Amino acid sequence: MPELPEVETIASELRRSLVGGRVTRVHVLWSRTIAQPDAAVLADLLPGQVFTGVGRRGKYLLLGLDSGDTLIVHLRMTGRLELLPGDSPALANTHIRAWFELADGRNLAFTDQRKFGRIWLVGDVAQVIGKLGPEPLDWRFTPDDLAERIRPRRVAMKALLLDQTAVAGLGNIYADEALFLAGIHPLRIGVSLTDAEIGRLHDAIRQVLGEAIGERGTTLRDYRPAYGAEGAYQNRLRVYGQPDQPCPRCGAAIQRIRVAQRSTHFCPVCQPTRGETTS
DNA sequence: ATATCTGCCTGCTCGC
DNA sequence: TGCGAGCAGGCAGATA
Repeated sequence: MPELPEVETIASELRRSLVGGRVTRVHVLWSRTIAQPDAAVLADLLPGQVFTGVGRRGKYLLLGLDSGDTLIVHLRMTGRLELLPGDSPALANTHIRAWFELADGRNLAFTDQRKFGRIWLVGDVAQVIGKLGPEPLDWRFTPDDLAERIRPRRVAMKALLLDQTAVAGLGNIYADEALFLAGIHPLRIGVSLTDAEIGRLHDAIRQVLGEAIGERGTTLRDYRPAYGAEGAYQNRLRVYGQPDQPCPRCGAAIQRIRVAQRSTHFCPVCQPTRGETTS
């Protein structure tokens, strides 16, 4: 499940290898993968364009083109974006949804088992990513920014961290990890957080995402980086996917509940339902 | 307006 | 062994 650290890993890999590549031909096998414009229009517009840069905003990959347009890719659950040689057997993968031939013979391939992923070709990226909340690893992201997005909301903290307009880039795994590190119960609502708790949460979000990028992300089930070894952060998860295991901090059994239709993992001792811990 | 629910999708695991 | 139910979950769009 690609979240911010996984998308960042893919972006840095593609930045080294894709920039300078020129598209010569477009293949779309599942037209709904192309969110905008119509798949046939994209197939007409993209050939001839050169990739000039690779960026990331939240969980979106931003592939800049020399026309000034941007190819935006969201991997959602099972999407993969990778460069393949022209004779790669992976181009015959049944789950390949679109691929772009490059002038040097390589192919930029989008594979997506569950067809949730989407690709846009736009002149103005704000059309797609304009409503995203602050970028949590940006140095300009402050506890005050977080407070501004959380304080007005009477929603469970877990749901707030999954809301991409509150903070960009967190998914189910890192939301649970950040709340654990901050010592905040996932069912606490936004308005109830103290300044100290928001400060801890701000730091926890940045710590978890930074650690995970250092490990090239978390490989569970579907996600793996485009090249080389898989991510390794799955070995360092403190609560996500660890129900009934001892809490790494206090030893109590990790609990698993459902919040906002998502499986949610937390320590009932380190993340009390209300108020601060005294320890 | 905000909060919550449903649909999109496929493949794996579980219980009978 | 076979098979249906449940689950995984990001996000758009609908509903309350």
